[in-house]
Amino acid sequence: MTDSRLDAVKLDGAGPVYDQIRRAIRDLVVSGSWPPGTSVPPEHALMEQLGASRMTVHRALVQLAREGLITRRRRSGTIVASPPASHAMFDILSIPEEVRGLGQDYAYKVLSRSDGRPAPDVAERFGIKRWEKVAHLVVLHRADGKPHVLEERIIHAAGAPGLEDEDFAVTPPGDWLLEHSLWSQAEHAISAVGAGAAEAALLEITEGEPCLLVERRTWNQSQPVTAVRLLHPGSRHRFVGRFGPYGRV
Amino acid sequence: MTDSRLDAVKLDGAGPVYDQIRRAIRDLVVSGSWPPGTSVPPEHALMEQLGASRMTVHRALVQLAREGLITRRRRSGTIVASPPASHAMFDILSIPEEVRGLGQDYAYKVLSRSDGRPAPDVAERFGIKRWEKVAHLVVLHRADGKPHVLEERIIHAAGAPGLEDEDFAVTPPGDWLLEHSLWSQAEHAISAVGAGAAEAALLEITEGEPCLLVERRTWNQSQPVTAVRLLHPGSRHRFVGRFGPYGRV
DNA sequence: AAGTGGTCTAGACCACTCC
DNA sequence: GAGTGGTCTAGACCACTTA
Repeated sequence: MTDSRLDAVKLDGAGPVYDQIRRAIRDLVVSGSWPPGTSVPPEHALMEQLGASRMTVHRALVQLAREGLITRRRRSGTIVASPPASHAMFDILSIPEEVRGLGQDYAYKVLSRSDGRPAPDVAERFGIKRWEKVAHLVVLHRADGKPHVLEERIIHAAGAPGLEDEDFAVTPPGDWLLEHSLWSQAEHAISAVGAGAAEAALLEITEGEPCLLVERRTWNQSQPVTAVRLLHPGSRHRFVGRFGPYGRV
Repeated sequence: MTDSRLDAVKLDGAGPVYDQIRRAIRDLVVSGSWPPGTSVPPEHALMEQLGASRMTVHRALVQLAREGLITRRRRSGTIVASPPASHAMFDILSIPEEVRGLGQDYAYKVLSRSDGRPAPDVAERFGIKRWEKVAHLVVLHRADGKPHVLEERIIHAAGAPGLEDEDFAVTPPGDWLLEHSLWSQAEHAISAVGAGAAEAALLEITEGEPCLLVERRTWNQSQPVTAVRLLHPGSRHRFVGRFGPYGRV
């Protein structure tokens, strides 16, 4: 029903009108009320509903489009966009896609999983409380049969509905989360570490070999969703990016 | 003279007017014709000069401001901005500022410098031609007296006027370049490596200790400016960034 | 007090594309 | 053909800041 969507757009009277419109629609998108694919009311409808001129409505929508939240096409109108799958340099990256992008066979194995309260060392490593309900997973990703990345992950039960019923038999946890959870913030850290004995054995490298450690935590509206540590043997990984002084090129 | 600046803004007739205006001014900024601090003609002057409405001129200027090329203030007008000193996660970073930002004493020493054609191994490492005129430098940066980062850099003579006369006695080469050259593009790569014997000795770590290797190359309008390899002992460095699915938070 | 940018309107014409 | 967004105008009033 178009009316219900129109009625959902509420201005709060704070700041410029175009920004009120932008924030109102943004909130509907990031909260999940308007999932990807939802059609956004056309400019003239918003204009009448909100009592603003078309230029003002247009300005809000253009900005949302520039931010990537919506997609606009003449005649067919405006729809809520799918969140970008990959992101900048430290992206929410699909390892299967990365490997296949290199033209290699992809395979993975869940080496361990435990649900419930985290063990003390796990809670410590991920900086979470011992009483939080999480799943703790260790996954080895392979490219052309060779160990590629070692993934250790916790998933917060509260942030990932359906977690209990998923066994990650056909989709690795990272990709499953991309489809089954929302996130609004992510933090990444990258550092160099030597592989520990157990890690080296799994990755089939020698202990102490330099690896890139990418740590990522994501939240949805301050609800933690997941935290992951990805260990990449250094000789096999580089992260590359291109910039200009005023932005990405 | 305001007139000369106004006259410098030339539209090319390609695409929307607001974008022609945006590109015209952008080109004046990134080419260096309008250095940082230059005042940009006010909207009404551009409007008359270009025969566009104020909204159209405004749209171009707003976009340039959002891109960070200009700074706008009511009453005082619009001026060309200084290029951002630091950049995203893989920034054109001032090591002195980074160290001092951590509350530590900063010091550096130029361990070696040679000007002219690069040695074969240097040309190989940086992917440059043997006949290019460059300066090759090795610099050790210290924080509170302890080795912090090992920097190996080449600077292209053609891209850095004044290079011959600079001895880097008071300013390390990275910071000197920030003030004495323009750049329009940069490429970064990050990987994990083990410290070599010579590097380990200089950094006072053990050979093979994992280090983050940040490699950066910059160009100004396809003229190479500099290329640098920064070796950070892994235990002391992390790069951290925060994102939302639709952009930096 | 005056110059500057920030916002907004009411309307117009055009370009694209689906029906 | 008609619905949608893309662009543009001519004007207005306001907010901020400096002189």
